[in-house]
Amino acid sequence: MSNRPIKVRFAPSPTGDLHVGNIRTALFDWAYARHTGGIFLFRIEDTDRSRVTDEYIAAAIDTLKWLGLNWDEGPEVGGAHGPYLQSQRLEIYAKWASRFIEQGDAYYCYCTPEELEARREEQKESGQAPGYDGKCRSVSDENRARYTAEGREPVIRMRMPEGSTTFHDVIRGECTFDHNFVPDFVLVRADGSPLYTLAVAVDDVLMEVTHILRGEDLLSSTPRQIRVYQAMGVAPADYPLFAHLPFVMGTDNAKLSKRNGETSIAWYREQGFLPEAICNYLALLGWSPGDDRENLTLSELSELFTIERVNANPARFDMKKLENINGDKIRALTLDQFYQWSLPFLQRAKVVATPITPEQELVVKRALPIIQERIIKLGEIPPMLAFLFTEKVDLDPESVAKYLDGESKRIIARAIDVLTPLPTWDHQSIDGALRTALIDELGLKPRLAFSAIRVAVTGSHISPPLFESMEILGRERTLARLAAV
RNA sequence: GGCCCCGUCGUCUAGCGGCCUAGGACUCUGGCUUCUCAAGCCAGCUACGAGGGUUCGAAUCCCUUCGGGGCUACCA
Repeated sequence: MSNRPIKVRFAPSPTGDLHVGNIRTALFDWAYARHTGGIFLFRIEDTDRSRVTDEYIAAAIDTLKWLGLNWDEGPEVGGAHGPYLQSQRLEIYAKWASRFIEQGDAYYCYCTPEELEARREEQKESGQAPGYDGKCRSVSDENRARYTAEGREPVIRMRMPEGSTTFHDVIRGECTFDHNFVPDFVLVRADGSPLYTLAVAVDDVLMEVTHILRGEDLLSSTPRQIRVYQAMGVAPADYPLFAHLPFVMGTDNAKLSKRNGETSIAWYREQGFLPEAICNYLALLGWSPGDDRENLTLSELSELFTIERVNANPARFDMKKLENINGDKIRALTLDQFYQWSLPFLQRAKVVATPITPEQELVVKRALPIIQERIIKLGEIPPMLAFLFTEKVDLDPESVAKYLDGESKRIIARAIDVLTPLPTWDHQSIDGALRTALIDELGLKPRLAFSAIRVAVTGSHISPPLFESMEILGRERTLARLAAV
């Protein structure tokens, strides 16, 4: 590891929206870099341009920013080792590939995909480990000429020597892979484009990455990466340190994927999860601070995070716990913060205008405190507050059937009587007047009496606190609604 | 199939040989509070996959077994 500064990279291949697993990795990468005072590098692995699109790349950048995982080197911010899109580094990979050829570390392979497939089938049938058989390791000049004449375009393959590769994984300890199960792998496609196997290793070396924290699925590809380091002439002491993170799994016990749960971070954002809640929850998936603390801010996370405390076993994603944490984070917001987060949701739902009017802003700011402790996602705000911004409430049929009967007519009439002449229109006065008139004098059960009024005023038997709601709604509109039922 | 990784309450985890009749959080159940819904508070249910060792003593170390997962591409 010599004495280079710590540099941790997050290098996704955006073949879609970033998902939960990606973000967990990004979070750990970021937290470790911040914890150690090192550098957080963000690189886009787009060597497979048939699957990675510009839109996905832009979305990935946006998502990381939204989460607050700011990077020191990478797209938009630049750095001394750019560019940070692999598709813009093609000459670099080509140069190294040809050097590997010259050194004899790699060789041209003329086998066609069909031939390889056929031989793999044979290997499987005869009980051998499937993998490249080394046919093209040595090709005679006349054969090479013949292949070329046949129009075969070769790939470049790395030669795996006899023996094994051993490396230390910070999370899993010593890992050894026998090269019998690490076949010669392709570095460059027939069309000349590089593969992940080449680009990832070259970039990690060139960009002076010291720590590679990534998904467990890459564990068995590590020997190949180390093989490239060797070919590049990197001293073993300068290899990056590996830490293979356990999976985040879906409820169906398979690696969390598009098929078995909500994986796209975009979805969580639309639902109204706060970035800090997502980060807090994800941090707890595979890591813990060691004490009983669970509610952590992003900066606390970066203070406490160490790789040593990362678990080796996979974690199941639990929406309920995420929601619980999100609710906690929402409750911890200041009114102003809560307002800033709420506004886009209210506007998108057309509950308020865009831009919001001063009158609406006033109402929203008065109403937010009474709903803050009763929502778990920002997306719940618009339906909860809609009754304040409409002239005519939508009465929920179920609520009407349950609470607006013959008895309720009497309750509401009485309410109108005492509310109309009320000297001051605030929730304490409303509360007092109604309680006296309905509970004390009419002898009604509070639950029953107030439910009738609640339905008439808010449209539903489930609502924010009634008297505060009436106060915010205003006397005129409250009385109108009572009179309307 | 082969290679590799993993195995504590339903879920996330604490635990790194005695402090564990296994702690916390979420979920769930019951109760309190109460104008609904929440929030809050209190209580409760529930776990060391199994079998062998090592040891005075094992959730913690070793082996086997079972179970889950990953990789096995001219994807990453």
